[in-house]
Amino acid sequence: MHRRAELVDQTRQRITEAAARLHTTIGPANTSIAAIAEEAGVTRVTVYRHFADLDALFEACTAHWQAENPTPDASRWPLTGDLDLRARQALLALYAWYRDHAAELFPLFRDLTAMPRSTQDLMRDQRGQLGDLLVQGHAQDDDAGRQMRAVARHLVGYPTWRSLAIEQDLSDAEAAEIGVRMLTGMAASALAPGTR
Amino acid sequence: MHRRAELVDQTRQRITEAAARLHTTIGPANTSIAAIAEEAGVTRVTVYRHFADLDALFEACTAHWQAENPTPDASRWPLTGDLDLRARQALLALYAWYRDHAAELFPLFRDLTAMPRSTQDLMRDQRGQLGDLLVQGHAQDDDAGRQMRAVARHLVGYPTWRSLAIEQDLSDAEAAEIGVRMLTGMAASALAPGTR
DNA sequence: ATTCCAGTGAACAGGGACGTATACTAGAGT
DNA sequence: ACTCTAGTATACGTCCCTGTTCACTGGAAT
Repeated sequence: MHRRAELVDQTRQRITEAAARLHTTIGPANTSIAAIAEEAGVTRVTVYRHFADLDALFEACTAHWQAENPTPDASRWPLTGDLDLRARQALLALYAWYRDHAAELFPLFRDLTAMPRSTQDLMRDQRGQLGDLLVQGHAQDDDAGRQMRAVARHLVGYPTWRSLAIEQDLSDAEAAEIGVRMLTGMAASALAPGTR
Repeated sequence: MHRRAELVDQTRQRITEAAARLHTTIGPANTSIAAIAEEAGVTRVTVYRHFADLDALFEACTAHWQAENPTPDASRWPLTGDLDLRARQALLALYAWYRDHAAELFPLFRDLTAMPRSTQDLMRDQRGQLGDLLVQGHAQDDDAGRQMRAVARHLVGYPTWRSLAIEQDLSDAEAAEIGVRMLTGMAASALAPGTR
């Protein structure tokens, strides 16, 4: 019962890879099951055999792609020390990754609302955690801290990078530096009192 | 030849209004010609009669909606005086407008890539001009000025407002104040030399 | 050698959208 | 009264997608 299961897994793998390839090129919204089957060199029926619903396919697909394209390791960020050092290092690494994967990420984010809620939530939560980690220890549990976390979560998002680096044609270093500036500026002094 | 042309115009109007209604609810990507016809109380054939291609429909539709929902008048911004006063006033007005039209703007921006290039370019240019106006007189023709304009264009975009105000749950005042802070911070001192 | 089953190939019925064509109607224009 | 035409109603042919069924095949498992 070895080789048999192996072959089945290979087929499943081919399908998830085909789906990932289409999702990152033409985008999830335009990816039909027929197209996935063709891309995988498989019949539509086979796709249905392996994945009960589209959600299952998305799940496998997301897991596969994330495993193949790991984001910069946040655990290596300098958690101690000045905020600006940490933010600079973190944003530079993150923005470099965004640039490396810009072509693939674009269709994914464009068609975000075409994905299952679970996938959307997953991505949102991952960003949130990244942002929180970015200012951990520097953002208190008051209004100023809440605002700082909000800015951090804004900065670590792909859309923010895209807006600054692609649409406004800034370099990654410039975009990162602007982010650092924002965060350190907020740490230096709270927003005008009453601003809420 | 009066009443006749008037009636024809009314029909055309009903169609563009129906299209605008659908574009701002279910979004352009999901708006079929059949749906527009039904919404307008008209036959599909009639829609084809009035609009040769989808581009023509989008054009009429965009013009109509923009006329009905004018953005805050940029000509009333204080062009003289401190940057922070101008930025605060401008961003507050803009962000209030975004909040008022959040529900309608969401589908439009989500399906941006489903629109004709011309419409996309129009919206991009409008934002660009708004951003440039925001820092006019404060951004020189050097690297620092270029970066400042980039930040300004970033700040005046709907996606930026949405990220800060909706996704990160900041108030409009907070989001605007953060923008002001960013701009004045950049005016105070250039980014680290060599950051480009 | 025989059994098992993942995958094939083909077909089904259903649905939505597209663009086009036809004959007809009702009301404006003269 | 007669003409003109915007809009209706209806249908056609085409395309793509969906989910499901069925008989069949070839290679793995025993």
